[in-house]
Amino acid sequence: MSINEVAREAGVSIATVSRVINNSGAVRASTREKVEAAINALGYSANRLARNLRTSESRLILVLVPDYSNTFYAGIVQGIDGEARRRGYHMLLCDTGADPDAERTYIELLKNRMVDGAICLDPDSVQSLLGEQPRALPWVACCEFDPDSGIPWVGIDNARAAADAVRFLIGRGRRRIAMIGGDERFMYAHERRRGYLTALAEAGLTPPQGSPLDTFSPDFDDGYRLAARMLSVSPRCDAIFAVADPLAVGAMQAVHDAGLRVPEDVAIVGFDNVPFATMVRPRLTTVAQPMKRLGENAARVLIERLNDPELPVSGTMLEHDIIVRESA
Amino acid sequence: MSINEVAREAGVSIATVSRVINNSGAVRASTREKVEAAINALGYSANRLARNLRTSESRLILVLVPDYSNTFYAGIVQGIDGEARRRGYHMLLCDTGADPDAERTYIELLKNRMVDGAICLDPDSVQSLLGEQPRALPWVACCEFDPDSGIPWVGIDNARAAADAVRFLIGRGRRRIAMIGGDERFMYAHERRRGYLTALAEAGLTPPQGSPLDTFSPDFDDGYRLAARMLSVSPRCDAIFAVADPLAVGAMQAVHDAGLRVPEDVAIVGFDNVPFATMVRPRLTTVAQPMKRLGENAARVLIERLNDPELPVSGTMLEHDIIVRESA
DNA sequence: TTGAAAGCGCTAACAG
DNA sequence: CTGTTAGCGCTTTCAA
Repeated sequence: MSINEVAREAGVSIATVSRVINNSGAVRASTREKVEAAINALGYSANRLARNLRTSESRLILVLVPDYSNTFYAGIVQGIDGEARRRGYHMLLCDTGADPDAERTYIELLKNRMVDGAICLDPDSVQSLLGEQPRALPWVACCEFDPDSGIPWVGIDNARAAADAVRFLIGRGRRRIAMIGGDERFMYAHERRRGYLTALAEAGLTPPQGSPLDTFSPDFDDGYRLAARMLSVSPRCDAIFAVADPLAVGAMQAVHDAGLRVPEDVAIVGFDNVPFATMVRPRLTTVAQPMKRLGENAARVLIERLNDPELPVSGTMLEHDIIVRESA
Repeated sequence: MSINEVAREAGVSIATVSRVINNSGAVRASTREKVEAAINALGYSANRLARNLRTSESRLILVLVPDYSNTFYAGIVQGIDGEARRRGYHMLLCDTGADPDAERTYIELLKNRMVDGAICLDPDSVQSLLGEQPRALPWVACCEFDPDSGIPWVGIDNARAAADAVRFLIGRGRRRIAMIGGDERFMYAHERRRGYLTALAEAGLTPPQGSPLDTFSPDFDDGYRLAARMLSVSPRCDAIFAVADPLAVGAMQAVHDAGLRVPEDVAIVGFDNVPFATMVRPRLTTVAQPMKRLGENAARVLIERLNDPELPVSGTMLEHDIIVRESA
């Protein structure tokens, strides 16, 4: 079932069929109708494998996620998927955490021409991609990025977002504000830590002893563990800023188990506004990133570069939002 | 940068290079070394677009998910991704909920040969795919399936799982057991409802008035709303079985807000064992599906069919598990 | 064990 | 406006 059959059925050449399906070149209306009739009669659909080889593009973009089960990425991936599809692309998704030698695989996918470009949400992969021939591979960094790397990126101003969260707590009268999660390996954590310290300094405050506290992994258990440790130092902190919502929820539980109240005794602010932020009591106050728009912009930037590789490298900074609920 | 350059560099024909990279045919060891040296020197990686056309396969599988932000699917998708990759395939992910005319798109992708086959996790898409030429398209249904459709499937015995959950509640002395969520359009909900009624009947019990209660969407808000309604009928139910964890968490909150305790006054059992089941207090007792293995099996079944289309259509039933925590 | 050559199905340059 | 034709880069006969 190929373009040949359609051409024969319609009594035209394959070039004309190609013009019709691509809506390119000039085709007489009556001829177009004949071809369309043949296409419908045969249920023809152009072989993408052949078209891909001929046009030398796959119209596929690779999306590298460190861990699917982290709900944080869901909104971004949805944004990428939607925008990509609107522009005639599809999304090949790779969980880099699940695959030990993922790095080799996905760089291969790019060199292979199996995908046209990549969007990287994974801090580790960002690092290793930066190690490759920087601008040779068409990719963009999303959320985790280095403005000076020469790689296009989209993200938020993590330092300012963290500072805003801390200023919010200060505005509520908090003075001993602890921070959980500041893993220096990741730009986002490093920046948030910087913002935290800036906002404190600005108000003439200092971090409680031990703060910021580094996480092993930014999940509920670590949030619980580290908050419990934080609560045991005196004078006790009166607020906790966590760099990820699961950490914040764990911290909330630790405060509760210590016989204290959120937010009366300890206010808590999270980061990311994941779905379950509204399913806990008190509801979590948190910093929201415009996930869907982050994804959409990443896809847009990548696809524009694909269409015009000479485009200057750009960074896109999107606005964050403090979602005030009940925990602070 | 093509096979031609490698051939020239190595001083052999392109056929020989092809044999080396595919490890096919007989090649003298010394020749192989020459070719491999050339490949390394040039950093060559075979163009997949060309190979795909020639071999007439993309080694891509399409995964249809109704809503990527539903954490329920994350584990399954991870399973698919891992198994596919081990077998030399990659995963093209489509959020069918995000795209209004997704159905046309993904059937096109199959006809196109852009993907070799599909795994469908989306109840709606399962329905519409069943409407197409049944066995013409290589796809398998995962979680939501019809054993009599002639389409390969993998899933759990939803009726038995629900019955087990209800039997568990009965074993704990509960007698007025309500159920939330029984949307008849979806096989999984229909089956769980059936299991619920079976287990009750078996014990000589009847559903509380109004139960099962249908959801609008299986989320926290609906769980809250419906549980609140359920709690207002008397005699009051002493247990709630929810067909999805977010519903169960919402129900837990409703019980709490009604001034009652979980599990003392009302026991609650959810379904799916999503990550936040352990982040709420009391921790959620729930029915777990072997998500990762469901995904792995779906990928395995699909790829085996791709390699041998004559394979008999099979169904794979995996075991569920009751995870006993604190809510029941 | 190797090479020459056909051809996968399409697009695009060119000619008419 | 339409058709002929040359490849895209690979795999795979077939012949040597």
